[in-house]
Amino acid sequence: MIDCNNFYASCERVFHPAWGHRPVGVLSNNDGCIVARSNELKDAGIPMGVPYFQAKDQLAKINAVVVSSNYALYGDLSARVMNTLSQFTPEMEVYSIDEAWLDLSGFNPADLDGYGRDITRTIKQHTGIPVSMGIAPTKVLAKIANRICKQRKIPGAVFNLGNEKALDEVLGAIAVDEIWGIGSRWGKGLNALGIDNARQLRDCDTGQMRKRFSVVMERLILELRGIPCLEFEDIAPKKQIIASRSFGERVTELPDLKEAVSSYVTRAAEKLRAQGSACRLLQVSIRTGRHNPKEQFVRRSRQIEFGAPTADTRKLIAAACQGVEQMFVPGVRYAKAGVMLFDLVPVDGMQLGLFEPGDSDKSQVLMETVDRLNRLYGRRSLFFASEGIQKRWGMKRERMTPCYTTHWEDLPTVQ
DNA sequence: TCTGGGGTCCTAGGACCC
DNA sequence: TCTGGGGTCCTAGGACCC
Repeated sequence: MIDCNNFYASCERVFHPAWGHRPVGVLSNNDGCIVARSNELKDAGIPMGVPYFQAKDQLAKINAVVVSSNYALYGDLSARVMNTLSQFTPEMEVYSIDEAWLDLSGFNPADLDGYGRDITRTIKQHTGIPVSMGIAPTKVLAKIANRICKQRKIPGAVFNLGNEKALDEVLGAIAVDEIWGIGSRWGKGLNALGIDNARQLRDCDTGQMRKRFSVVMERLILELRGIPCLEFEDIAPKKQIIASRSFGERVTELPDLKEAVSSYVTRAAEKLRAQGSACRLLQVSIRTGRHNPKEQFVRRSRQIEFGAPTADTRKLIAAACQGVEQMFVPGVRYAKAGVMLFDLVPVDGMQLGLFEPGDSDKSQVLMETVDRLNRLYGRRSLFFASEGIQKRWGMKRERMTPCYTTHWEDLPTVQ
């Protein structure tokens, strides 16, 4: 398992050497929460996920750099990291924007550490992003190895748990809720049973734990014992596609709400077509803010079924807007809307209904053309009128850095 | 005043079938 | 008083991940 250290913060740092060792924090959409922290920011005690307005004073005090998230930049650097990585092994599973699994089973165990150090060094050299690598016989153990690599700041950034002689001690130092697959709920449940660290969990009776929790827990315990239960996975098409956003400011007018939802539908439909699918079911939802106790929490959703699967943005927008009209209540301050596409089927070999026509050839050609032009000339070069132009509800990103690697006009200049 | 977004898998229970 | 057994499919909700 290889992952990028403090990925978003590291991406920003690549293009700002002048920041030196100042702490770096990256904000979520709408500049809401801290979602990525450099080591300096972690050391300063700023917790993950803390609302920005709550941490603002402390951040200023430690002279931290705080930026809005710049997904164009992170997505592009991620692709470069993964591309470099893929040159080292044919068997690779991209697990998230900043993580990948490598299958090194064909390699000579004695060479693994050195090969690992080659990999981490090359990634750093090619992309400027620091990475860490954990090697072990199973995914769960490799995650633990990766964590130890970071905790101990191992030179070369590779830690191989397969070579570890004092395995019991190492696992004994890992708290259960640090294990990949154990969240806070299960962590508390395990603590209540007197199980506090990875070694204790490994030595539990699998049958009992399965009964108490689920088969997921049983597999996790077996993985801790070095018995692989989690496969290497192929890139499968998504089973559901979501596009949702909080608004930059509260929305109270129906036209604005429909505009926002149309934009989200457009984005979801792009993803849908990109994986060669069509959908049979769309769900649209709207809600108010969750954190104001004086304001009533309102949340509504509507599902719209299509007689035949569709990937036509126009049909999807029409359906979603109809749903919004049915749900809209005047006087409510909406904070967020979202669109989900379910019941996805591959477009090739699609079963069409007897009476409902599917997407026409014309429709498919039109959508392909829209997608191609937007790929070529940048997102939203061509868009649907119902998405609106002003976007009063648009995302707040007050501290965004330039898209150094994806927009020509943002290309850095060297003097 | 201001609190992110996008996913997966598993289980239990109900509906329905023979 | 007593009211079968076994299977599938679907959905809602809970747990987890980054």
